[in-house]
Amino acid sequence: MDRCEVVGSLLIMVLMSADAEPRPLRERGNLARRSASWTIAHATETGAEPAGAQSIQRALVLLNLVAVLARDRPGGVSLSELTRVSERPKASVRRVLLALVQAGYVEQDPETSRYRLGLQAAVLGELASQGADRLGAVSTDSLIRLSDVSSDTAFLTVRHGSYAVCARRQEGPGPIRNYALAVGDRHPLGVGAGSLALLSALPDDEVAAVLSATAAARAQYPRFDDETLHRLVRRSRKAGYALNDGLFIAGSWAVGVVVRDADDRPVAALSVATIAERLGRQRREELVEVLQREAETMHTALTRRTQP
Amino acid sequence: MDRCEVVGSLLIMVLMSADAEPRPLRERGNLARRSASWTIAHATETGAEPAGAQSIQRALVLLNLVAVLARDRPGGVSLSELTRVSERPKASVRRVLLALVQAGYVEQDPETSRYRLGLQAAVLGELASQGADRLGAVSTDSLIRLSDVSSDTAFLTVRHGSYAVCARRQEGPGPIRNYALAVGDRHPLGVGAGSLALLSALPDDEVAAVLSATAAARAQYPRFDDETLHRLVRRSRKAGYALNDGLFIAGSWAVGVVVRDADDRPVAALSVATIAERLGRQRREELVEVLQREAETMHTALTRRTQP
DNA sequence: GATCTCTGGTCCACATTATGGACCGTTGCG
DNA sequence: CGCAACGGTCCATAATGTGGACCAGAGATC
Repeated sequence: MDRCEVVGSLLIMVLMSADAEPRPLRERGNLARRSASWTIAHATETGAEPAGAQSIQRALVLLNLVAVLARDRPGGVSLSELTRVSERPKASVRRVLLALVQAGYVEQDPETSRYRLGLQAAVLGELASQGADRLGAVSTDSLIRLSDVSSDTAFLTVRHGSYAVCARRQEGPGPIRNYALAVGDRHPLGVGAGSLALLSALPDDEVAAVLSATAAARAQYPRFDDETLHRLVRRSRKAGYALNDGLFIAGSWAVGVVVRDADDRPVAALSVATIAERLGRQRREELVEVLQREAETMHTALTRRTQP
Repeated sequence: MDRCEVVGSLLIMVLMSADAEPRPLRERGNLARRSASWTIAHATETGAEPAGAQSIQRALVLLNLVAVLARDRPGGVSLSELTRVSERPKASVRRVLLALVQAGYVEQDPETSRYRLGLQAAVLGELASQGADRLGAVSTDSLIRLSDVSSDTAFLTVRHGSYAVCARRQEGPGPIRNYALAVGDRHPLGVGAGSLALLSALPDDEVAAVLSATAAARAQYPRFDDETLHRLVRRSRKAGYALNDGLFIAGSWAVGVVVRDADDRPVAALSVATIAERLGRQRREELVEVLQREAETMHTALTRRTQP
């Protein structure tokens, strides 16, 4: 019933919650345990415009929920869990799920009657990362090489407004796994290595704008106050790479560098995460060198693709 | 205004159209030119149950449309084109698009104001192909190897009801490109190499069931009558692989083999497509050998993953 | 420069649409 | 045998999405 314990990673999903107000997180014993309902509450910076398509919003939120929850439960998510987590009546959840199933975005295991992402979701993702200058196609090889040479976990982080989203993740061959960041997780810019690399690449005025935009959301990240972030940005700019030295989760370190698109705008970041012990000065510099090489590879790939 | 000509591939998308009746395709000059509106009309075998979530259905259809159309237009799709193709009032389309944009599944180019798939779509796909025994993760390496050694285009096709959907596609390094099949395209089982491999792997009664289920839809595929398909199935079973010798698009040939999951059920197919000249008996057999090896690799990967 | 037409985008009275509390049948537990 | 939790369904209510009409701007064409 509950090996579902989120392994110590904070699930923070790119969800625009139906309700806007960032509900005051009620700690529940274990500090690392935050229910996915909190995840939902984590609204976007777009101040919840009450556009005229709320059922669609709700449907997509539910789709995201299925995605995130099924990530940690190989068997799929149960209806009751979805209703609990989404905090909506069961009938509504089921109705929406039916629609998603019918469209192929979600599939329901005929035996266990649990829900998980369907074929159409995979197809959509394939199409999303395929087109032209999309990062997906360009990043694959780099991520594989990075995780290979480092034996650690490599990430592709992209910017989304004032936030950074983990878009891809590649496990290395080594035995050490890092569960601090999973695909879909979202944090304010500056929180995490890739995220910090992105923030540091912005001009000063944008940094300030981002910091004020995420000020409220950063209540959840007590270690990342404005001053700390400013300091981190300065350090990253000076060093040419971003270092996450365990501020987010103690002992979980990472280094990241920014990736620029054809117009030299920072659009993504490559990072490698591991445990503190494996990021001594020496190894760190080796890793940064590889990271920068791969970032450059991606940059030229992006440039080449958008030329013609 | 119209370099948008679909390059000669038939777009057939996995869409459950809002309206059910498979509208009588009006040929319009060029025989290979079928407007995407036809694409939509191509309803699923699920006979359009009028479930209580029509706005969601419509939204997802529109999302699919953005995906398919943006595939051929690197810049994105214009609002007017979406309204034309979806055959709904502009206001409605726009309202839904706004919702999709707000949710991050679609993004709008601030300069050209065209729409294309957004970040969330990529994240969703990543999560969809990531989990446990998902084919996405397992197929990547095989597809890359296949396209590498063949210098042609490699495909992963999965079964969806009585249809086959192209789930992934990997271009080879060679100069020859095959546009007969793109990610998201859907054809009745039996039409195409991978699709035929899947069909041939089914027991006789299921083959019969599939054929009768797709009988109506196959009106669009005049070359693939029941008798022909039965013959093709027999040939494929005897040979151990499926051969598409240009029946679908003249000169476009392909070979495919089936991939079985942990329970030995046929769930997908690997195939390589190229031009007729590059599929002589000799080369064909070499390719089949490689295909079978990769299918076996995927099978063991799928088995291993679902054991614990 | 007046006109025509093609964009993308917005408005709002209307009725089609989604909503969710109550309910049912099963399963598993003490 | 109850009790609780599960997946799933029903249907009166009102909230929700709908889409024809409209506006402004950008090229063409004369």
